[in-house]
Amino acid sequence: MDERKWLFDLLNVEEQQLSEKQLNILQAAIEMFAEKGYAATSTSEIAKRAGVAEGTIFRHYKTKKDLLLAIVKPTLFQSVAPFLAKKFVKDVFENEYEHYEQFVRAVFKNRYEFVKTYLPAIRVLWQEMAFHSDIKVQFQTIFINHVYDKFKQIVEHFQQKGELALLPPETIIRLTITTIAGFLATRFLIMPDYPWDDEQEMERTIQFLMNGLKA
Amino acid sequence: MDERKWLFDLLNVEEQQLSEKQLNILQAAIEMFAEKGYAATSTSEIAKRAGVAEGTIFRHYKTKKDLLLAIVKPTLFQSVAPFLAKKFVKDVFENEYEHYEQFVRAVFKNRYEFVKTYLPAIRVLWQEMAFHSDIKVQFQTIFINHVYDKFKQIVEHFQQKGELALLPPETIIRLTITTIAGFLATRFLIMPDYPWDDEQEMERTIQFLMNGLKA
Amino acid sequence: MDERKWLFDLLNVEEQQLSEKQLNILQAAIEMFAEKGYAATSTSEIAKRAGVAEGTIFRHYKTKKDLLLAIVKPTLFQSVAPFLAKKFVKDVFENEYEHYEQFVRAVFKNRYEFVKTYLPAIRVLWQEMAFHSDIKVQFQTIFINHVYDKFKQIVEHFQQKGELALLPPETIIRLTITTIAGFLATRFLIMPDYPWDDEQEMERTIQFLMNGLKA
Amino acid sequence: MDERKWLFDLLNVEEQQLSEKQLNILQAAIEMFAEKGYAATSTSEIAKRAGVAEGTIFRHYKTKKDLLLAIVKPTLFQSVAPFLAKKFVKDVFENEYEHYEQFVRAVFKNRYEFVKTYLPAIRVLWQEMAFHSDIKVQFQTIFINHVYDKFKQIVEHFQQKGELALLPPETIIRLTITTIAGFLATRFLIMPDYPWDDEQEMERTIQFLMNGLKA
DNA sequence: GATGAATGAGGGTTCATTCAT
DNA sequence: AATGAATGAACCCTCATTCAT
Repeated sequence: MDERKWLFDLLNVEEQQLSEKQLNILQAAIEMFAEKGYAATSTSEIAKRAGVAEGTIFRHYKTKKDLLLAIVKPTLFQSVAPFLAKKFVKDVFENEYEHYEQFVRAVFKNRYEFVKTYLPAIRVLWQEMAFHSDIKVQFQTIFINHVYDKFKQIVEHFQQKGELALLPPETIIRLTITTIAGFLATRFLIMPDYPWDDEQEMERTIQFLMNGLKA
Repeated sequence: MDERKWLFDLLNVEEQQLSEKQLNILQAAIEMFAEKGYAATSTSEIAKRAGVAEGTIFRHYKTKKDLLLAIVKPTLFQSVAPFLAKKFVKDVFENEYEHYEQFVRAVFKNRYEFVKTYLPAIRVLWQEMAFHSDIKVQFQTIFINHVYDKFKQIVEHFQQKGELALLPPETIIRLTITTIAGFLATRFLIMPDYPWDDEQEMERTIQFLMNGLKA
Repeated sequence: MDERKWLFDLLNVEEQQLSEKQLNILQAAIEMFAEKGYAATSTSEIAKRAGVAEGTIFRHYKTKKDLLLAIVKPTLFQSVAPFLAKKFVKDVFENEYEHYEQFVRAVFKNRYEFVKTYLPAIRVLWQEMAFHSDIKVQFQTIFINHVYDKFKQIVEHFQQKGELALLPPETIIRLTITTIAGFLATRFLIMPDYPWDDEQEMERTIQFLMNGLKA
Repeated sequence: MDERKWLFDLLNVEEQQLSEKQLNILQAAIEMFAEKGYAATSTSEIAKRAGVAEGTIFRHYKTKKDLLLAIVKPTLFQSVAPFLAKKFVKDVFENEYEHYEQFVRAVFKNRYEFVKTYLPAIRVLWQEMAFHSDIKVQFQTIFINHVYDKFKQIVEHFQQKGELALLPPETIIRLTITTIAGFLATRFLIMPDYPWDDEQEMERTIQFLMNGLKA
């Protein structure tokens, strides 16, 4: 139960009123979807791994797709969570972060922990986004509405302070995100078995990013 | 037929002796695997789109998995093609590329064309790599044997010339690749509909990379 | 509740001690069995329409089949009710009905009201009789024991009075019943939407029947 | 094969190009649908009785409902076949049938043979018509377009000749059909085990009908 | 008495693969 | 070489029924 804290957090269990069996189902589904993919995982396998009858899955999730969405939606939400906090931008402007680097550090560290904690669910989200256009659309909508605009304000703020190169904000956002995501993808998906020194490699990545973007 | 030049190139048709029907099958499979994923695509759908009988697929490819590999292997091969040329490193050392930037420019442009040309096949490779460990292993093997070593020599060469920061070569390689790949992924997979000015954005990306990595 | 008088009558509620929920269940079951058939109706649908929990049905009726029988048996019983009254034959002989026509009129009118009132339950009975041999056997048993014998006495009575053709009583019974049932089936099942003038059409049907059967 | 002549006729095999396996499937389906009803019959049972794999059914009939329609449509067609012949009405008017009785005799005999031959398929049609409104609609459409109008002409023809009572033609049609159908239903569905003398009972039925309808 | 979560057998249907033609 | 009918295992999902609450 304790080891399942991540699941509780991801799904916001207190609000959602999830039964033990439902948690078993979700955990089993996340693991198997991450490993084999949604389409290649059968509901009977999920039931077996979750220790419930196959019918039980369908009592809680009308269809297999619903089960996928029950995983993907909270993950999508958590993926952009830092940007959803109301005071997020205000924090930046009111000198919570004096420099873009501090902001980047905070985001990087936060997303590093996020990926480390929820890796399987994140794999499911990214893998299935390629195949289910409804998920892709949701992701894009959320990104544009809740992340992009705020990120842009922040970038322009630091450009005015003369800290960042006068590239189009879109470009700076893209380079920032792909640099961070590039590390996380390499670290957790592509070469998880490499003997990483996370602290140091993140430090180098940040240095690279700041040098690359400086005015 | 003319429009299928990319398929010919990808598969190296002259060597392989592929019949018209085989090409139809491969093209249909690439398109459908890219869109819906391998597991969610049925052989009968492929047959229908290729305009052949269901049995014909299995005359050429013993199993559905074999058909996937017939797509994935050449794509994997082409993915690292520039590094497979024997004289590749020699070219760098013998002043084909006087600066790391020139090398990066060449690689970037080349891979940009590659992705643009073979996008569906590349999507299949990357999507399915997550689900088929045999493909992932092959990819890693080829990368380590044919790309990483040569890349490392090149990086060290330019570090000795004082052009590049004295970071571990692995880190420089990673940052170089994820910066290029980050652009290509954003450009072709995540936001293909955004009104990109490719030339300019690639230029900015290179400037960013070189600033980030300079000594 | 008032509108449900028919259900009360059909089921003989006073004797049976049926709770509100049981009545809801029976009504829902009758309606759905009539519309979609017993086999195509699920107990969960019945529960939903009846406004009770799925388990509640099985507290009152051990199996789905038992629920069907709880509908079919009273309907079967009411179907032949007039003939079950002890003094039924005596009424005929003691000049309650001076002519066969009067008897037929009484039966016709009575069965017309019966079908009109209990149509859904009657549909269930007839539709399911085709699939459940136990129901069919019960019907035949009741018909032979309680209807056929009495009907025969009556027919022979009027044959002796010279009112009816000297056909075998079975034949007269059959023609009488199929003529009446033919009207009711056309009227209520096959063409319920036709603009019927019931009075007139029943009058014509009786004239036809009496002409056809007269000595 | 020889014993299956009825199936060939019903389905118009020569035109339809039905394989041996398809015939097995259709025969098995007709028998089981007639006995247990469409909804209560599983495709696996049909496959077993037909001696084919379950998948084979779905190769020929996309859904179970399609299989039902493949049975119901030809049966519906054959049900009204006599009335579909182009020269049918002409035959009546040009003294093929001098009296309504001759016409009735011809129809009766013809339909008697029809029911006797195709009984199971007819049971399927009538039983399922109650549950599938699409089938009911088709039946009504065909009846109105191809049977009712012609029947009405014939009835009016004999009314003008003074042979038939001056009832509304609809009523005469209804009484004619329910009298014939009443016999056939009693004979083949309700009491098939009774020791019928078909010739004689049909003769009595016709006498009854003609007496009932005469002017 | 009433509930509704849980069950697992069985439902209709799809699938990759085989093989006679 | 190519076909497409045939297969039966496996798919997702529904069902009647049970039972702890």
